Amino acid sequence: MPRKPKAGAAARGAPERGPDEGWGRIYRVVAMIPAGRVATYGQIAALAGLPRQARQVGFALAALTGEPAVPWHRVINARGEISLGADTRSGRRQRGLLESEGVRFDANGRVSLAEFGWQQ
DNA sequence: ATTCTGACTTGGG
DNA sequence: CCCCAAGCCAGAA
Repeated sequence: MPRKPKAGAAARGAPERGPDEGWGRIYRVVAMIPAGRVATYGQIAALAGLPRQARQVGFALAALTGEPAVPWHRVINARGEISLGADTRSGRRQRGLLESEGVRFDANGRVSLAEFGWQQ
């Protein structure tokens, strides 16, 4: 079984991305957010052990393209507002999903983090 | 290999 | 309340 090896391409210092590394870690934390509650990007990053990577959380969620196992709609920005435009399809869907879980939005389109924030 | 782009946060003025 | 700059990572072209 001379396999014509490539000199161990994967044996190099290639960091095997497991479910507990990278974005998998983020998805895991987002999945813990209880229904009817919201968390901020920064909060997710911190809980995932990725301080200062709030931005990365947003990118991670944007990359998942619609995985039902991840309640991405429960993640909003620190201002208590949905980061997707209220005029975008996804934005409206996010708001709709949250409202269906009991989350209330004020006239400003903002959510009270003090009231609906997860673990505050 | 390099460059660009994104669902953000925080601190200061 | 608004605006600006820096810190951060992964994937596509």
